[in-house]
Amino acid sequence: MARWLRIGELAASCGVSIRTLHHYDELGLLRPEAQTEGGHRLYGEGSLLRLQQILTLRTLGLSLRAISELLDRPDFDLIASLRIQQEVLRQRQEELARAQQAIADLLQYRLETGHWDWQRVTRATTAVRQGEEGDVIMEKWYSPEQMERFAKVAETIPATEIEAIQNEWTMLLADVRANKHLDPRSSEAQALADRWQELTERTTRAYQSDPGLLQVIGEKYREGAFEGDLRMPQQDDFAFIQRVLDARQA
Amino acid sequence: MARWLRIGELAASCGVSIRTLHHYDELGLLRPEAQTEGGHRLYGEGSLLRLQQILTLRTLGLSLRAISELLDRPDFDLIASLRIQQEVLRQRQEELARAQQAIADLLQYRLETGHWDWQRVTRATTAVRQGEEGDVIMEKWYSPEQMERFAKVAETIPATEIEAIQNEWTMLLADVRANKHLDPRSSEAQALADRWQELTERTTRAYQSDPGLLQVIGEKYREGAFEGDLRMPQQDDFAFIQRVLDARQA
DNA sequence: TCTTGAACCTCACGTTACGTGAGGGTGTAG
DNA sequence: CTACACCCTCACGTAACGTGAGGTTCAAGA
Repeated sequence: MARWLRIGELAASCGVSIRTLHHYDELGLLRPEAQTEGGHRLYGEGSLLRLQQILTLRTLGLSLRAISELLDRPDFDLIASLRIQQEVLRQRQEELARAQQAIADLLQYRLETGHWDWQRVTRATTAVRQGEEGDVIMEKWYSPEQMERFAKVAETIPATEIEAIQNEWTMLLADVRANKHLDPRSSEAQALADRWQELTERTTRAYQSDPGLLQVIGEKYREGAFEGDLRMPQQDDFAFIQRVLDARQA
Repeated sequence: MARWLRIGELAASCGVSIRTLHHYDELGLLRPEAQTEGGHRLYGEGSLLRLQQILTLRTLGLSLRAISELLDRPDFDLIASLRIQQEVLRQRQEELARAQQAIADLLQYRLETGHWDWQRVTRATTAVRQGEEGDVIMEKWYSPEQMERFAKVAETIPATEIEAIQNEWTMLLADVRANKHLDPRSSEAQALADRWQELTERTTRAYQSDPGLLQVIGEKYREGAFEGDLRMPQQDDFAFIQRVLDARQA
């Protein structure tokens, strides 16, 4: 166990002001774990982790009060929270992509026609404002049920299996994308489809402990929520595999 | 020219509160263009466009005062500003991607070793805080020089040419990525390299009116700013083309 | 041991960007 | 001409800190 961190060190290493840490102390959001004789605040490494949570949740739009209540909830699970943060950050990226697309659309119309399309303007305006409400995140992702889901997955599936599956998907997707031009009837294409089906089954098996989670993920796919994230299978990829499987029937 | 918008309509169509519009009126940031006899505010379509700017710049972290000064600057160019916003939104996405990656890293280490790596924790903590400073954006993108650059490009390059070039790049990149496995000496690979060089030259020619802009973009490439954005050429793509060109010498 | 400068402490008021009523006028459909 | 949704102007409240003022503590060096 390393040394104590003084307030200035903690602030510097996390990129916040000392006043901010004072404020969090006042609110009871981040209390120093000890103090010197003279009353200087001393923080341990656990504080660092808690501060990471606070700052991430804050940039996701939660109020300090909401964060405080969340972190002190008895069912709060740090690992689950980190997974949720990954997920919400990914979603935020897609919202930004949509906003950017809306502006591109607006610009293109203007440059082509010479005047503004007011509907496109409102679309661009509302698009950029998406996902700034913290309460939504709170309800959607940090509800006790979701929290439990994510925690349960972490408990019941060995970490090595999750990682292995992720790696397999990465490799398979790379292969698929590099071979989209293949004839669906070719043996290489068929082999890819086989790997796809096996890996799908293995994934399903791993997440079996909570069928609800799989369902949630399935819905998100249908919403197109993962479109644009190249670590995930895309419409394109599905389409290719489908073509290969169809060729199998004929 | 369509009807006037009453304050409630404008608020609803842009997803902000009436109070917010009142506030912007007080600040002189967004003044109604007319009023009824009774003193009700009436907004025209120009207001919609100005509001789009305000809200986008606000989510990018600018203060209302800064936005006000920016929008009233004599050299302010709306088209240029929209282009800049696209660019900054893209950058913001990458920052989020990096933050997400930092959390993934943190999680993976924890799941593998069973304890926390404090350096990874601080990395995750600082990563999520990147790009929340509005002043940086102001200096980096809305400096008079940058503004002029973006405006000049819009003036001197026909919109159709810009769009055509973007389309060409999209198609070329798709082809390159689908054919990375090709032998660099094959005629198909050589053809791709030819298209790459022609398109590079065409792009350079288009942006010729402002060599400074090309230089800025070049620097950003070297910073890796576009890595992860698949609409732009990636390290991978450059590497492939380079291999093909090298094969040409031998 | 004593000094000295950086780092820290506690008030306490200031700021930004609105939220939230209170109390009262306006617009227009029937 | 009335009913009701919509709008007006104060004016105080709030969240999340910023910004000194004035004094104390810490740790390294003489």
